[in-house]
Parts: sequence; C-alpha cells; structure tokens
Amino acid sequence: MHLFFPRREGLSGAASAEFLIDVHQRQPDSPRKGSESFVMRPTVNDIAREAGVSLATVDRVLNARPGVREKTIKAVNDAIARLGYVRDLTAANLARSRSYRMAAVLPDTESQFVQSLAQALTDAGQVAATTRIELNLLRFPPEDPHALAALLSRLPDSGYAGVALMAPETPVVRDAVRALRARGLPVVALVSDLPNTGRDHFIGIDNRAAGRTAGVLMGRFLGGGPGQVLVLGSSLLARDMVERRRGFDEVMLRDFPGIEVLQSLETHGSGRTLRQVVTEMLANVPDARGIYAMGDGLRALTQALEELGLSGKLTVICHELTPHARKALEGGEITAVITQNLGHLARSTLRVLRAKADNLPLDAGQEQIRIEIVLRENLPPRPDVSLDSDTDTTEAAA
Amino acid sequence: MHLFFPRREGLSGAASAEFLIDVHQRQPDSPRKGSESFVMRPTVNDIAREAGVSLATVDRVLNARPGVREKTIKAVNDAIARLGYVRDLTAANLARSRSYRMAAVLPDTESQFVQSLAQALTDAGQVAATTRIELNLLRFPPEDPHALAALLSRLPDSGYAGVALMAPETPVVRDAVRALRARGLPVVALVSDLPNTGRDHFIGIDNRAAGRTAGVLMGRFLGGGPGQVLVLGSSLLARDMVERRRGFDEVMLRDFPGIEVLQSLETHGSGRTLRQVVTEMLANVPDARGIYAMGDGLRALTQALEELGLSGKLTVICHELTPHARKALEGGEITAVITQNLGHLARSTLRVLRAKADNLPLDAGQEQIRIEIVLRENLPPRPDVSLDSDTDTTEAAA
DNA sequence: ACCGAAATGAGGTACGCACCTCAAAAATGC
DNA sequence: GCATTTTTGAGGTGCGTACCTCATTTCGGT
Repeated sequence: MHLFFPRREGLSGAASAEFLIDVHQRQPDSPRKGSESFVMRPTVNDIAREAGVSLATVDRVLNARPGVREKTIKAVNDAIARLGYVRDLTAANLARSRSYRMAAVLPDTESQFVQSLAQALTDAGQVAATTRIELNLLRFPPEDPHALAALLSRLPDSGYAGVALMAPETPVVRDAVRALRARGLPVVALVSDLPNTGRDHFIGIDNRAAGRTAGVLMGRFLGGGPGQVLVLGSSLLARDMVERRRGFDEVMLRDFPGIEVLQSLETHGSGRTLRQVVTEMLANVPDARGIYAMGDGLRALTQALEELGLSGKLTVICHELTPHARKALEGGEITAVITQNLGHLARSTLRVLRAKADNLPLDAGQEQIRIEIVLRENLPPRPDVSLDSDTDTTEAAA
Repeated sequence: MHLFFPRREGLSGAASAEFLIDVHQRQPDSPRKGSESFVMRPTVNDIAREAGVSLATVDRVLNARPGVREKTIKAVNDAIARLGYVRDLTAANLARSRSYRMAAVLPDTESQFVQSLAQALTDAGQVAATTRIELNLLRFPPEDPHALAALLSRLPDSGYAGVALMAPETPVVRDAVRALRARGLPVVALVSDLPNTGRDHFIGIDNRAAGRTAGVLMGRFLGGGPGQVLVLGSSLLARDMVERRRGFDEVMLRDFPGIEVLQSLETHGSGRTLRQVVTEMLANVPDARGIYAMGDGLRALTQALEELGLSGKLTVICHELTPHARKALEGGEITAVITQNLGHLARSTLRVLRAKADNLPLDAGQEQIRIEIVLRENLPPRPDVSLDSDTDTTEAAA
C-alpha cells in the first residue's frame, strides 16, 4: 500500500500556506454546487498515463497480480510515488464488495464488566455497520468449555469472517480455536489472552503490568507502610488473576517491604462468599490498611466495608471502571481503579478483526489498549461505557 | 441516518448461533472465489421494492430531498426499518466524491510536546489519506498572533474544509476564528480551548481536572504532608496553566492541608531561566518534597535536579508523555506524568473535523480525550507518539 | 528468425449510492 | 371536470476501484 504523505513544513518554516497548495489540482469538468473547492487526487488512470502503461497493468501492480516484469512494476511504482497516489479505500472496498460478519463470543455472566463490554461491542457494531461490518454477540455458559467449543465449531459454516473471544484457555477451547484458525478464521483474544492457541492477536491489557501499577499506587498511597493489604480475586479468568497478583507482589516486595501483602482470597465469583470472607478477614487483621480487589465482586466488597463501618477508611484499589466502580469512586468508597477503555477495546476489536480478515497490517499504536488509572479526580465526565444505551441516538438527516 | 442494529442476544440466551443467520441473505448470482460466504445487505433497490416505490423516491427520502408526501416518506422508512437497511457510507462518499482538505495549525516551537503532536497528526493524516482526507500542518511564530491571524484568514481561499488550531486565545485570534466560522469553515480547538470564539469543538483534556489529578497524586504520594511543593509553569498557553494550578490548589487545600504549595514559578519557556529559578528555589526551600511541573521545560528541570543531587529524591509530577518524560520516568527521575494520548487526539481531530464538515453527529465517547496517569509501571511499551517516524512503514501488498 | 511463453493493452462490468433530467401520474383547487 | 401543482417513476451518468476476458505485443531461447 502506498501512502500519500502530506507535505511537512519544516519546523522553521514561515507561516505561509501558499506553497502547500496541492500540485495535483485538476479543474473539475463541471463546477460543483456549494463553495467547496475540490482538490482532485490522482487516480489509477493518472498512474497509467504517468507511467506510460495501461490501466490493466497498473491494476496488476496495485493488486500484486502476477505477470508483470520487474521493470514495469518499478515504472508504475515510480509513477505512484511521483504523483503521490493513495488508493481510495472506500472505492476499493466498494469494488471488492466485501462485507464482514464477525462474532464476539463472551461468557454469559451477569458481571457488570462483561455487560459493559457487551454494550461497548454492540455500540461499536452499530457504527461499523455503515462500513459493511456486522458484529454478532454470542454468549456461552461460563462454566461449560464444551458448549463454547461446540459454539465455536459452528461459526465457520455460519458465514463468519472472524471471531473475538473472551474465555479462559482450557484445552478444549484451545483446540477449538486452533480448528477455527485452521479453517482460515482469524481469532482474536479479548480481555484475557489465549497465548497457546496461536490466536492472531490479543486485545487487552498486560495484566502483570496492571498488577504492578496497582502495586505502586497501593504502596505510595500507604506511604510505604507499615500495614497490611488484603488481596481478593475471583477466578473467572484465572490466568489474569495470577498475573495481576504476580505484578502486584513484584512491586510490593521490591519497593514497599514495609507492607505486608496477605494471601489472595479466592471468592469464586460469589458475592456472598466474598462478603463473608472479607468480613472475617478484616476482623482478624485489624491493622489492614488496603485492599486490592483483582477481580469481580466490587458490589459485595463495598457492601461489606459499609457494614463494617470501614467505608472510605481503607485504600481500596480495584479493576474495571464499571458503573458501580464509578459510583464508589465518586463516593470515596474506593481509591483508585485500574481499567481499560472498553469503547476503545471494542472498536479495536473490529479494526483488528477486519485487518486480519483482509490480511492487512495494523496500526500498533492505535490498537494498544492502555492501562488506565482512574481516581475521583480524573473520572471521565460521561460514562465510559455506560449501560444506558439510548443517549446518543442522533439523527443525521439534515 | 438509519442504523443497522445487529440483533442482540438476550443475556440468558442459549449458546447457539443458528438463529443469528441474517434474514436478508441473498444468493449471489455467481459464486465468488474463496471460501467466504456472503451475506448480502439490503440496498436502496431492495428498499424501493419493499416499499413499492421507485428508486428515485427512495433516494429523495434518504437524502431528505423535497417533493415527497409524508405518507410516502413513512412507507419508505418503514421498509428501511423492516429490512434493517444501513446506508453504505463508503459507497455514499464515493458517489458524493467528497474530499476533505484540513489544516492543523500549530505554534512553531521546538517543544517536544508540539513536535510529538505534529508527528501524531502527520501519522493520522497518512492513514486518513486513504479515505479522501488530506491534512496539512501549518505553523505560526508562537509570539505573533497577527501572523497567525493572517495565516488563518488565508485558509478559506486555499480550499480548506476545516481547521484545527492550537493557539492561545488572544483578541486577534478570536476574531480570526470567528471570521473563519462565518465563512463556513469548522474550527476545532486543539489541546487548549478557545472558549470565546464559538469554536465548533474542543479536543483535549480538562486542564482543571488534570490539575486536580496531579494534586491527588502529589498529596497521596507525600502521605499528606508535611512538606512543601514547588509549582512550575511556562506561559505558552497561559490559560491552561492557570487552570491546572487552580485544580491543583483546589485539591491540595481541601484534602492535604498539611502540604504547603508555593507560588507558581513562571519560566517563560526558557530552559536557562528554569534551571536558575529551580536551583535558587530549592536552595531556599530545603524541605521541598515535591515539584509539580505544569508546563514545558522538563529537560531543564531534570538537569537542575541532577546537578543538585536530588534526582529521584523528590516526588515530581509533570505533564505530557514526551520522549524525555518517558525516559525520566523509566529512570525514576520523575514520579508520574499526567498526559493525553496524542495518537488518539490526532485521530479524533480528523474525525471531528470531518463530522463537522459534513454536519454529522459525533460519537462523544470516542472523542473524549482522557486524562491519563502514567507511572513507570504502566508506561505503554511502545512509544506513545514517538519522534522516530519510519518504524511503521508497512507494506500492504500481499 | 522463428517459436512458445510471457507481458501488456483494450475494453467491459460491477459495486452501492448520489444526483440529474424529463415525462407521467396523481392529487389539488376551483 | 378542468387546469394546475405536486408527487412519483424511469432512466441515465459518474465516483474510483476490482476483476474479468480476449487480443496483441514483446521477450527469451534456440
């Protein structure tokens, strides 16, 4: 792909715009309506003329079709460079008349995080529908890898061009993913990586680094100690929890030896268990000063703290800016949230799936999902990924 | 604009994909190459048939042209809804043969921030060139609002369809922006808002909130005090500095009364001045424990600290993740960086300009630039917006 | 110089939509 | 019921590219 480089003005350039007028300006045959002035971009026909070859040859070069001499290829490429030609992707895609049906496969849980993610994907899918991309959300029973595998195996025949999957990497799932890829379907891992499946891409954050980030915040917020810190983790995506814990410990041990980090409490996704465990624990550890909640169950946690009269008295760091986390942050019940932008994640998913389906390169910078730190003070004004969907149903009919 | 809503599976839906098969599946007249299966989306012709009207009428309705009875409009819209039609924007834009020449106007300084921003805009412009958008970078002498105004006044006749502007809001500039808008050119403020110009949009962060964020971090990192904190600010964009300071003070006074925040030191963009001032100040304030660097000049600051043997001994918080800030963060010379994602900012700029030029609505969530907190532990692995440009010149020819 | 093979040219159709013109039909007013 | 206006239909062209076919030219080897 040959890109058009807008001329760059030197840093010491004068503040004059004149010399930036595009050289390739052509007179439109007929004047258009409105006051817009048009700068015609070079097309494939211009390349053909410039290179002194036929349109067919230009096409062969542009689309890497065989049967063109090296010399001719070079001539065409030179013309392309000379004219500053950029393929018009909208026209190209139209001509290809490609459309993309993608699947996003998520566990069927009621966790606010998964629901927010589903909403973000749905929103992104709506926008993407205008560019010939269709995204279907599929759910699987979270504790049933075989059902998931069965679902995945049905995808290729249902006309899907790509799959985004959020699931723990069990052997069954691993094989299912491999089978998908063997059939030519790109698979991207969502939120939690599937490192041993050969997935085409991972869209999410580095959980080890996220754990480290939580660690520094906890350590510094506690002033380096002394004190004790509780760590809670659900096991929906066990690997992620392990990595977060590892990152957290790494920093705490190295930089904050004065703080004692207690063993992880596994709450297995149950709110009741969590409340029980936390209450019990806090009774036994009276000088606990912080809690690192690695997984779900924030609601249960804040409730437990509330009941113990500890709301706002501990440094609480959790993951994922769900609606509840937002509220707790605003209310001072929790201190910081480590999160990822689900809107970005969803849009990135579609971009990556599409790029993989077309075998195109990615813009690594754009697809990089960042580990965000949210405090009450930098809470984004509008819901990040909200559960109220109908706020933006704007009409474009002018 | 009518959007196509991908069917949403209920949260309790079974894990079956079968019923998601699109109803509008048509048999392609001739089988295509490859194993892809095509799900044809409804087109304007389908609407015409479904609504029992002609193509011309559908077109009139879709493009809000006059001369159609209410009743007919409704019939068409019903058909659209029934078919789940979504306008193919790529085809629409192609047919309109619209192209967009945009200008990004930046001060011609050597600050790493402005340079990174310029690079980010250039990169975004390259990608956007494939969708009929051209972005030209223009620079103006930073201390010369009249030159800027003159530059701006020349834009409409140079065929520009929109302007993104990073500049302090002086009266001259304010008038120039108003004049642009009067001539129908959308103007978006970049990085620093231009609230009294009627600009169409502001792309950047809330500096007050950014200051507050810096405040919490400083306060908590210092354990609530006691201690003294220096505040440095250059005056390139004076309003931004004032807002950051205001936010910072707000939090410090309210939440960390034990910490004394000293008066802002204005360094006027000069590295030498900054070093001098900081050195002097630190000599007089021996129990200074933190520095909040609101503006440019990080290089000079770290150098001064180095010379004083204070590297890594103070809590230093600054703005903008420039290459130097990144290095200083990695080296432990500074503690935290409040920043905005310049890649996002640049892409957002183009999206917003284009939406404004077409008078289309925005996706507020996507255009929201976030206040990011970067610590050594959540430093994005690859340069955010780097100064090395040629790393990503990927070839798409398969 | 001749052959087969490779390279190139010429021209067409299609993609989905915007936008135009002109004629025909339907609705409206009186 | 007539004239007038409004609404609708039919059909065409073009946007920039992909992809196809078939003829023609050029090349490489002998």
